[in-house]
Amino acid sequence: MAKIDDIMKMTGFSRTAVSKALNDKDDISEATKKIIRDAARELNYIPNINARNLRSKNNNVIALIISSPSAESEKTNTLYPLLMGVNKAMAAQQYELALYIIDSKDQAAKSYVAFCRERNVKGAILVGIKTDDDYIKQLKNSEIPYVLIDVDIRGTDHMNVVKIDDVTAAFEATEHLIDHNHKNIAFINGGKTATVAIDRWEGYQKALAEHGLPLQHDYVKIADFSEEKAYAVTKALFKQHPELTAVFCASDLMALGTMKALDDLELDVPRDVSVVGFDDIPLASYVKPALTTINQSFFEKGNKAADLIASLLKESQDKKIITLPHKLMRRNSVAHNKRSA
Amino acid sequence: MAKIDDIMKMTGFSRTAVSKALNDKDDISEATKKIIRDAARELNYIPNINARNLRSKNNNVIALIISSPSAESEKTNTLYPLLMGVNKAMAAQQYELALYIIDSKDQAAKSYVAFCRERNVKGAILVGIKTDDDYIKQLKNSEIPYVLIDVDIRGTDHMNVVKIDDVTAAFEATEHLIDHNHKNIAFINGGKTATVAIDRWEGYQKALAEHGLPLQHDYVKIADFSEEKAYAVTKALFKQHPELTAVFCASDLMALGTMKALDDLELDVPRDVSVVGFDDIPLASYVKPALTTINQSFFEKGNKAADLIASLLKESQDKKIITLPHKLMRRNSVAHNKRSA
DNA sequence: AGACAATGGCCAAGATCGATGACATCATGA
DNA sequence: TCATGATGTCATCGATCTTGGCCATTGTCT
Repeated sequence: MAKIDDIMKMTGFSRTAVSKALNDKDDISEATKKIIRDAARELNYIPNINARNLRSKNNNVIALIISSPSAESEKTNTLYPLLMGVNKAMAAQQYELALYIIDSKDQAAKSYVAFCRERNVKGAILVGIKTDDDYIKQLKNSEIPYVLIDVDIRGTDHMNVVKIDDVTAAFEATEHLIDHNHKNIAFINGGKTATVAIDRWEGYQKALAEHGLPLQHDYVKIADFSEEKAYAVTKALFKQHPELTAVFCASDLMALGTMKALDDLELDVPRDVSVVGFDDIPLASYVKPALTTINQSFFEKGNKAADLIASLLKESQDKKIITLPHKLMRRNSVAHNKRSA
Repeated sequence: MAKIDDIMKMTGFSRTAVSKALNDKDDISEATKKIIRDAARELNYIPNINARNLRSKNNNVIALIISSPSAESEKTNTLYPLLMGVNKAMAAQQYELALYIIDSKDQAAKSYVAFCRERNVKGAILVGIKTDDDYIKQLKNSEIPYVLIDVDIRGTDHMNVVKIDDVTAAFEATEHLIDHNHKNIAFINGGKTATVAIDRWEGYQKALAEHGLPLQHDYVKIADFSEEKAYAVTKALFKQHPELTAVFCASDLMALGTMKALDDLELDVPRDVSVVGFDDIPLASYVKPALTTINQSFFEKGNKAADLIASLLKESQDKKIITLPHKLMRRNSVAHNKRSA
């Protein structure tokens, strides 16, 4: 394991000269740079990142904190493209990635801030956080710049966020159903605390209101983004409210649960009931009928978040909210409602 | 950012005493340990991992090297559970995870060894490597212990590997079709260089041989683990060989492409043609008909690989090959063949 | 034109980052 | 007196940073 002293001995230059030459500083002549570089190559020199980061606090490590990944994430597969997006941006900008996956059940888990501080993390990207999460407090007190994905904490808008316009997306999804003559539209939401859940709930309400449709609280259920719960909720819902002709689910996975429940109830999708999902996970286009849903790119989310944190580190700037595009994917789970109101 | 000197000044003990107390060494009295720990808490002390790792070479960093993830991986979603498996084992054993994703198209990518050496990585887990990969050479020359996932380089059995028994699994898959009276069974493989492809090809041949079925080289195609290519290959195959009644695909994604092609050819699965896949990705159980396939746990693969590398670091031991279980999932894409041979 | 200061390119020496490890030291009790 | 336990001293890991020295070139002034 060659170190800088070895190549210093070999070339006769000082430690400093070697270091500077290898880092391509401009107060070393090209001639000696070449000598030093050649020696380094010959000795198979690789800098020790610990020593470097210890000395120069300019270490370029950015943390990706993934909070409480549910069992569902194996099926939804949103985190993987997100990770790829982050990784690509980081690699392009010479940042190191420190990955920290927090199992919500693990009480002994180190705090986010401890993780970042002990390895001198310069910035962090947080994903999967909830508005009532304990981490929010830690964040505010920490001096580490961070970017949140999909979280936009109401009231405190002094944060960097990458998200889509969930309100509008949910509005469009609901409106899509209304446009197909549906009047009794159920809404199965993921929760109450996740920002995306709050936003989608708002979009649903807006769409109803704008089209003069009454908001029936009985039509709104929570299924914790779980396929199984959505299945159960849907069954109960349609037994009690056979007048329903459409369901908007705040996630594709829940939509799958809903479709399965409808199938078991011998209600045909889309002939009897129309379904719209959210996320456009790979599964959405493969099931039959193919699920109409809101597409968003998790790769882009990760990528943009990494770019944002990188630019934040280069120059301090105002807090920023990046809104990525979404798109309604019209597939085969929505049909025109022929039932009379 | 409190450092050890701050708590040394605060408590009056020496730097060493503080360090030892915080690391719970046994030559510090409990009384002073308590004093020092309290002070540390009060100062919100967090050790600097760079300094620690620089000084004590006992840094517990294990790298997970993901090589050339294809675009397919977003759909197959095998890498994410694998990562979770690795992460869980690492967290349990107090290892740090350094993630290195190599984009095969990126020529400028640092070498695996450089990545590991510069951050003092103690061991590595490699996934997605091919037998003709350049990394193989790097591996042999490196002193860093490593575990390969799904790779078992023929001839050089001096490696640590975590895998399933792909030969037997493919054998069972093929035999499953034979048991359903299929005699003309196509095999769509992923490639020629991936170990899993080689093994599955062997399993297919074995099953035919054992049941006295001739091996028709025309029935065997390569589709690079790609859904689109499998689609194209299947179309060509069945136009040329209408006598085929079954297809064994070396991956689920290819099986999906095959099923789509059969659909376009107006051949019903499983009535006209039976299909068996491999991997049991989430999609497999959602498509219609649900895909009969070989289940394996990628979470377990990652988990066991991490355990193995950890035990390797604790005590040097002989090279080990861990074979994980697999299971044939009988679903709805296979039916009894009624056509006469 | 010659002298002298000022500038700037190139490199060296030594301090330094924050922790740990080897060894010395200093009380004790046996 | 000699282990033994509890702390302190100092060097050390491998790099970067600060400071400053040397030499050659340029500009300015007499």
